[in-house]
Amino acid sequence: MNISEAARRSGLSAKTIRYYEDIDLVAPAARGDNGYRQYDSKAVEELHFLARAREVGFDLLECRQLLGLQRDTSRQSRHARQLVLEKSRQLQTRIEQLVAMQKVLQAMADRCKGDEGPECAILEVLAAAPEGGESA
Amino acid sequence: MNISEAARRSGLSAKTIRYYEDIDLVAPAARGDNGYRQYDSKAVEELHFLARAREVGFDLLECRQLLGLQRDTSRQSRHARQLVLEKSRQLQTRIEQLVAMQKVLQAMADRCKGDEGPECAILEVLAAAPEGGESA
DNA sequence: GCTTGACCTTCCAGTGACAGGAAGGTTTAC
DNA sequence: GTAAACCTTCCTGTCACTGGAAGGTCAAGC
Repeated sequence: MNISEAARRSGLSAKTIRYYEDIDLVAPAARGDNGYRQYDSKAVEELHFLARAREVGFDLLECRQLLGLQRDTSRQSRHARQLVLEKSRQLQTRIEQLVAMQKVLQAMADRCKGDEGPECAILEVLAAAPEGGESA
Repeated sequence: MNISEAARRSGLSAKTIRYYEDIDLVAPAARGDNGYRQYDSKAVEELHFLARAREVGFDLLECRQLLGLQRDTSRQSRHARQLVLEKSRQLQTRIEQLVAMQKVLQAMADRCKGDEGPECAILEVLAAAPEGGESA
């Protein structure tokens, strides 16, 4: 099949598939007589594997490692598990950051009247001097 | 004061301050006889305002709008409130995505033995065919 | 006066993971 | 014959910076 069909089946865009080939994340696709890339179901499976890994938050370097494990029949499952647990921790940290940010935003919105006047608690909070006031 | 002191007080890096000047987010700093940028407390306040806005998740375009409101004494606080509420919604969406991703990761880790063997539920999940199985 | 080190300047390149688009070749359908 | 829908490569742009090179300036110590 051509690249657009491989894209449809794998869940990646054709652009992304070419990019992954470019950076040697996947092996170069076979080519037809016309120079078009040709994909078989095995190639599509790898692409789909990558799409899934990206969806749950792995970056391309990690995807490379996961794909290496997937290809390696003598792998050790603890290596995959380590990657997953580390990524989970990273997501947890990021989630906590975003929640904290959102709390600040909510607090600002709650205090702001949001009317036609210029007085605005949001801008006041953003403009507030750093805590630990110096006196000069 | 010079740029490194302004950086220290505002919470931005000197690099970032120059960058903000470069993209016209802040007005060009005054220059001393030696060509060094000079900052007064008013300039530092604006930089600090930007640092705060970035911390709670606004991108530079939004920072530009917020700074515009901050400078405009005839502003309407509802404009600031709209920006905050929209950003809050965006963060909420992002948080939900990350939580969903993390759930998948946790489920994978829970099912994987994580030992010396090759059998690995994580890789199985990532490699699983798209749902809605075709039969060819 | 000289050196050392900490500043400062500008400018260019790189990051991650692609997306958009130009310029051109191929295939398919009518 | 031609239009459209593919495909190819190559270049640029995104976002918000960071790192580094090459070079000018300043303050302190000897």
